[in-house]
Amino acid sequence: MAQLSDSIEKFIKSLMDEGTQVELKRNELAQHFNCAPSQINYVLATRFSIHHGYVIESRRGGGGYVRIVRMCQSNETNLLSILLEQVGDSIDEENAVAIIKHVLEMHLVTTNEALIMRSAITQSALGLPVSAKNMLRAAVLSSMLKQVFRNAQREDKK
Amino acid sequence: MAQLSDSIEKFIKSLMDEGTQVELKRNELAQHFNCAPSQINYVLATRFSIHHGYVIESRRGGGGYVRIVRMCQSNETNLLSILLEQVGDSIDEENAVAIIKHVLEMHLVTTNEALIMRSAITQSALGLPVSAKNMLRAAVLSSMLKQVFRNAQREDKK
DNA sequence: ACGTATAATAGTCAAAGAAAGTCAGAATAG
DNA sequence: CTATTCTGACTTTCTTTGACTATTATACGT
Repeated sequence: MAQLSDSIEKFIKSLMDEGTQVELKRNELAQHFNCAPSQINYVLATRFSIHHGYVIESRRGGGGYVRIVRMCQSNETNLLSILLEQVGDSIDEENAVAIIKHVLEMHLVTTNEALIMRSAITQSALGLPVSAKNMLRAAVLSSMLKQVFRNAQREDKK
Repeated sequence: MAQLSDSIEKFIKSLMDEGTQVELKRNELAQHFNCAPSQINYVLATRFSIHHGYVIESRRGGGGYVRIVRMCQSNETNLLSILLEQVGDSIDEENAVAIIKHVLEMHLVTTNEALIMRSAITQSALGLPVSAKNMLRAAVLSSMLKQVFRNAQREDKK
């Protein structure tokens, strides 16, 4: 049940807690979870990607490490342009979901709003006989993100 | 003998009991009833469809699951199917906006949520063929409506 | 000091494994 | 006979592992 990848994800997030970054040994962590070291890379790739709002730094060799840094944006206008750039004019579902998760974790949207956004870009929502699904998704997601940030500014003004 | 499908349906409903959702392993359940796993899909499709007021979420691969979420009571289920019918598989922007306004006025969504939904289905949220646009809009709106009504249920429980 | 071998790390990728989904057609209830 | 129910073969998606590669630090011989 408790999927290995999920546990590792939770573990890393708990390590990070309120801090903005955490450093760890890939092999130690793998040992702790009794799994192949490359499993850690899988978790990082699928749960701590740039789209999720994280950056990974690492170093090999003796005293090597993996550092996971949660990006914290200076200002929201900036974040918006970064996100829009990430969306581009074509994006697959996985990365789109990651971005939505990201704005959720940054409390720019509520859980409900995130769910609605997610439902709008789901495979099934775009699953009609249209070939360029990723392009449509990018367009829809961009549009929603702009809306979200428009709201965010209003919130700020309060 | 009571149909297999009926037994499975009852079993799932008993699992759900007072709760609003239940999570299960497709294969385990199939094993329990000594039937083909795809039988479960059949039951879900014929007894737990959106028209019955349920939403299915699932995940494949290791640690996969099937989650069955009961949305809203008859009143709202009814409204949802009416709205979905209005949406159909093609809808223009004006009518889509009207529907969103409607759910807003019924306090099924917040102002923010309505704005996000609107941003997802505007003209600008798409740059290509107009006819296909209406179809896409219908698909996206339907998907979001289903999400909204699922939330409605959660809110109710609180 | 200097370069080189060795050990200690981390990364990549493809293949195996573990679920769940789909769909056409067989079986069966009414 | 017809509509519903079941099944099985095949597909898709997600996870886990292992073998191989790449990089860095340290120890060692000169």
